[in-house]
Amino acid sequence: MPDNEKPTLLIIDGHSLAFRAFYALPVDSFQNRDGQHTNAIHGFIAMLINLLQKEKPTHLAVAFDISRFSFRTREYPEYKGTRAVTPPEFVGQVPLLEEALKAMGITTVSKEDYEADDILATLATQGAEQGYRVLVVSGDRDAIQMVNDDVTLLYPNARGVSELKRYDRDAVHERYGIEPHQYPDIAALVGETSDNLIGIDKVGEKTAVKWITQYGSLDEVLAHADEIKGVVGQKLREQSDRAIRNRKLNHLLCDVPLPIGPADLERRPLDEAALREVFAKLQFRTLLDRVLNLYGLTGESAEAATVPDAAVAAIPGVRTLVDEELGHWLEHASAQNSRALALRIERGPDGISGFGIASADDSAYVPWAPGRPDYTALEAWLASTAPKYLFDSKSDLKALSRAGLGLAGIAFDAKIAAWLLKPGGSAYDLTGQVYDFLGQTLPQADPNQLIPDTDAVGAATEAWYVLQLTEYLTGKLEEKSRGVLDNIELPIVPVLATMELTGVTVNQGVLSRLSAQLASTAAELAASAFAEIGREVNLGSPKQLQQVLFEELGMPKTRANKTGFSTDAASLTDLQERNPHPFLDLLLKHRDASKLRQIIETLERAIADDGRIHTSYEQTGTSTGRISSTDPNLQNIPIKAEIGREIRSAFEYGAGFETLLTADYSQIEMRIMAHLSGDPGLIAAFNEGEDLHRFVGARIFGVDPADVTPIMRGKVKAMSYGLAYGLSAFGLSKQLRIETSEAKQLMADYFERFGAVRDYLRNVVAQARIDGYTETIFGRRRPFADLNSSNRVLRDNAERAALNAPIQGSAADIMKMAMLGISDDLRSEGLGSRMLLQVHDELVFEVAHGELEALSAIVRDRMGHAADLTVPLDVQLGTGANWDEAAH
DNA sequence: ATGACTACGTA
DNA sequence: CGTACGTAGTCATC
Repeated sequence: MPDNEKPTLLIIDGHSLAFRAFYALPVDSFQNRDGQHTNAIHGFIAMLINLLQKEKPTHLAVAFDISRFSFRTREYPEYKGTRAVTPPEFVGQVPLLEEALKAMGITTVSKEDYEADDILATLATQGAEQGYRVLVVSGDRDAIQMVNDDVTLLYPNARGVSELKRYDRDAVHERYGIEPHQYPDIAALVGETSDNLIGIDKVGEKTAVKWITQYGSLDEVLAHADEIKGVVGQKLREQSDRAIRNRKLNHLLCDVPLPIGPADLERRPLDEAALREVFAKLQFRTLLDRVLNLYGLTGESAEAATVPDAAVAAIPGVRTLVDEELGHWLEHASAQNSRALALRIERGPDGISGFGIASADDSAYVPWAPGRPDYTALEAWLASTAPKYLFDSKSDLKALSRAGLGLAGIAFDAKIAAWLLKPGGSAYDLTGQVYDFLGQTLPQADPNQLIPDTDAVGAATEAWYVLQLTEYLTGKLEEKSRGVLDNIELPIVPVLATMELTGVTVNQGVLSRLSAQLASTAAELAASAFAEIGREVNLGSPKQLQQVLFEELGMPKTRANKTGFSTDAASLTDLQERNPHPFLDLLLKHRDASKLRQIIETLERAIADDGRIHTSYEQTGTSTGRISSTDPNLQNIPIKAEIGREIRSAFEYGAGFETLLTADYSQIEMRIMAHLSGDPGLIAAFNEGEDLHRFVGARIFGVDPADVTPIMRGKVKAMSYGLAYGLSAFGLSKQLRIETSEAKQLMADYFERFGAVRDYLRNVVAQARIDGYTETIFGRRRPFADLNSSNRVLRDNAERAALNAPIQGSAADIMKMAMLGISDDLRSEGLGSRMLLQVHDELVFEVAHGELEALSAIVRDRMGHAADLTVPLDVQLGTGANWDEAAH
């Protein structure tokens, strides 16, 4: 029989779930007039209602322990001996819960001398044999052993409050790497602290899984115990009795003699009178209504319970529409208001499952499944330029694109707008924004929610909230920020979405070779390092390194940090000079090798089935206006060291393309400084076309450009870049390893020749202090609260950030404008070449056959003219078969 | 599991 | 006592 036609048996470990609920809800908020605490009951029943709605079981039971004593405690008196005494507030809740369940017509089961899990295991076994789909809800990890093709475990997560994780066979395999029936073998080896079962010393989950995978079972592991080498092997042989005992205790009985079987657990109607009585005693009004509603009875206070106040009452009702009606509705709704509609996409496990669309006074839900042929009105509306308000439009755009649907007319994005308003604030989701800006609590849409207060709102209501947010934020955004939204951020959304969907081809072979090479290098370095100090330590643990360096080897102390003394590269290099030791060098080299290996392995894991890496760009992740890259971060791929360039050589052009093209701005931040400060010297430097640092060096040191030595040039370069970051003379001296006095002199000389730069930097901070924010060339604002702080550290930090924000931010704006121009041109000229990556001041393209010249012209033009500055924007192009070769 | 902390890669 | 990021490891925490 197909699974979806099978009857569903839902069985719950009552005690363990009640206990989870007890810790999930505040004790003080749930108390009835007798002073009896009720939080565990409330949480349990809320969760139960959710499960009944979601899983629609045909058969149902809740099992309880009778006491904390069972055949296991007789066998092993210490079993569960570490459990603390039951909290007094929990006492009395279980009997009341049983009473409530009884009134709901739900069978409860318990059996002297057995634990609830044994009852569950027995019922699960019988259920599976008799053709049920079985769902077990338990907070005890031992329940994993029940899982098989017919039995699924729903397990509360570690915090025990928000979610039930679904463990079917695949999920168990994914989490533990074993079959469910092997779980007790693992647990027996590792031990279970909460049951006071001690495992084999030195054996953790990884080791246990390795052994069980290798030998198949605990018995086989023990039979081959003498083959296992090392300390762990010895521990295993010495302590095998522990594992044997644990295994005996964690085995769940599947043949507990019970008075009832699965067939007796068919859902029964509830006893309304009894239910009202029990819930009245518990003072559960909202829950009563929800239970009654669930059983198709109407609670008298249903209205009052779901509509807490007037503001929320304004939420329009939701109508569910299919295509034909939807067409009319869309026409009506948008004409009525002659305004945009808000759109919210509902995602299921397999992509889009529905759409919520809202106007100010109406909202609609459109169920959707892939491949619906007759949703023409919806599809046409989505793809049309009819204005739409969204929240996180890039994510919606990608989801739609994967479903083969287009989306145009992005008129507002509340997530981006909120970020423009508060670019430093933490990234909000819809619920967070509704709470923060509208002051309303949006029930979480999480279907696994263990203890919801009310039903989650659907996509249609979410869309309505998006509309409210849009109106609110529109009022808050002043003209300039609105300009940034309309002219930069909204247009760039589809550009970024396309880049993410396109991805970049990565040659896995190159990476595997590199990581293998680095792994063996790292292992050799580690071995040599251990030989130097005569023992093995974890080289990745700063704590252990401190022990070795400062206590065992007695080295001089380095810079202090919160946990002791620093072991970072700068400190170690410094230490090597003062107190040479071969260990230091080996350690540094080992760090290098393992860091690179880590980067490479992260990249390898990120290669998708199409052989490409699809990063995600975070459009609202920075306070300056830059975009960031995650999963994986492709904006911090090594380049400085030789091996880093080898990593870049793994990034290639894809099949059907001709080559890679990279384009980067040279010294864009310095050019922006020249523009913003209007410093004639700096402007002249860029207009001369001379090497910037050489030019500046010549001025500062009073020599001919030709006579600027590499050392001079290096100093000038460090200072120029440092200026935009608020570098101090002290910082400069440290970086260049020169005297503070020399650094001071260097800065004084610099500012004497380029005085307008200093004036500008001072002025930025002064103006920001007055305005409360800084602004980029394109009007992007960043607020600063700490510029007038009495706390010196805070104030200084804010000053440096404020000084940098217009520079870094303007560069970000310029790059975004360039990307928009390039994207437009690629489309209007019908080119097949694609933009792949953005690394702040660099773009990487995949060039289609025969398009190199055309693309180069577009890129050069659009990047070079993205902003009108008093100095030229210099763009460097390069081509090659891979990212390394294409760099110049 | 989660968060703090350290360390380190990029522009 | 230099800005802006993201990731990964260790360790302590519940």
